[in-house]
Amino acid sequence: MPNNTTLHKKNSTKEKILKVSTALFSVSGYRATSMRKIAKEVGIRESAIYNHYKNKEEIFLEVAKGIFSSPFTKEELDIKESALKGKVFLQNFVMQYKLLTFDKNNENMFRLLMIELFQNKELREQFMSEFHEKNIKILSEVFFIMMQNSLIRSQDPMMISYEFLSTLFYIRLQVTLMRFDNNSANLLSTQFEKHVEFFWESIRV
Amino acid sequence: MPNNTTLHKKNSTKEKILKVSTALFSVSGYRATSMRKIAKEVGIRESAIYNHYKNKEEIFLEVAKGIFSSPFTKEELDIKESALKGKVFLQNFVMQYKLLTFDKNNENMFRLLMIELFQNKELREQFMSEFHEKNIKILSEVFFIMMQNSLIRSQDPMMISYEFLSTLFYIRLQVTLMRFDNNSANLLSTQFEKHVEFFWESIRV
DNA sequence: GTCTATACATCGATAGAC
DNA sequence: GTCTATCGATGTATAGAC
Repeated sequence: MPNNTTLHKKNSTKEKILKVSTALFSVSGYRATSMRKIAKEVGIRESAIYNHYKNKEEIFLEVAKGIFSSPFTKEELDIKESALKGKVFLQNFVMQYKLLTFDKNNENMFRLLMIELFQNKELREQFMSEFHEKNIKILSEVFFIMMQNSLIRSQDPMMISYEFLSTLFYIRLQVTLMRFDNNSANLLSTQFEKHVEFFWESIRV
Repeated sequence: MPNNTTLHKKNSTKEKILKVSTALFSVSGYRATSMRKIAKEVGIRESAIYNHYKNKEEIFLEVAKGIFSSPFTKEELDIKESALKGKVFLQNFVMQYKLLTFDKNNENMFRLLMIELFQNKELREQFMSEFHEKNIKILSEVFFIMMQNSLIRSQDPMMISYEFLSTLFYIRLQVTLMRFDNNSANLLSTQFEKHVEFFWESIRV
């Protein structure tokens, strides 16, 4: 969904290549996804792909961009105001995280991230900065404000941000694993709410 | 280190293949590791490999075995006795986990696990049962006993086991990522201890 | 048990006609 | 922009001599 103009639903070949590649990469990873498979799925010959992308790596990097451009931190609202909500903020944050976890598009991206994390240095760096540090930074600020307003006990904001985020990540990984094999993730999905409850009880004054 | 007999330090070709393969697989994953590379590293021709292993898949499965056979839960001591130690048990558990995280051998295995987790169904199932559920089970038993002895507050043992374990996993992932790119993981390594402190304060009576 | 030689599939990528 | 044709590299695996 390009946000520049309104039209632009033109199913250009380039867009189709990107869409198909995203699906293939996220299921099989970089190496197992061949230009031939992409071409076949798109409905053109391999050589035609090179009219749109320089090479396979360029397609992958374009796909990889989408991993972190997703609305991970679209909640850039007013942090100060949000923080004053206390527990409600955490509940909202987790709900957002949960929605991403169960969103088909984001699920594919997360899977791709996991597959390529140890095979692509650029992706690792992006993971650290865009995924981890960005979230830790926002949470730290929020927790700091909560402490100032005596909503929670005084502790190292970064440390408790880490505690809060790490469990979310682990639940997400497990859910994605389960759903990949078409197993039900119902039981797991309640872990999100349980986590908020437990965590809030751990930090509140 | 085979534990059956004492000798057996014979650097047989088969063992060398396994060793080399483990290193290559854990860095590049299954597909990117070719029989040619393995052969070259071992110092023989590709065809000679087939005297020891049926095919590439067989080598990989042999390597994969090592992922979960490592001393992940070697602490099968007396659970009841351990649980009564309260916080000290958790500290020991985390220390074990930390040692594994920084052990070169286990680091490779963990990396391999992450790379292949979404590309090998068998590995996913093993991860769930051997890595996740096994740890959750042990921790749940321990926490249950702690509750019975009024060392910690009454809560769902599985839930708090999940909370405890998930952060350990996340720290481990981060440490492994950092060390893969030769970055220092010193700052991160203290997260293990911080986690125990925070967690214990959250559950103790 | 290791070698040479080879088979054969698939890979990413390019040249040039249309 | 897409096609056919083709390249060279790389992939797994086998046959048979030593």
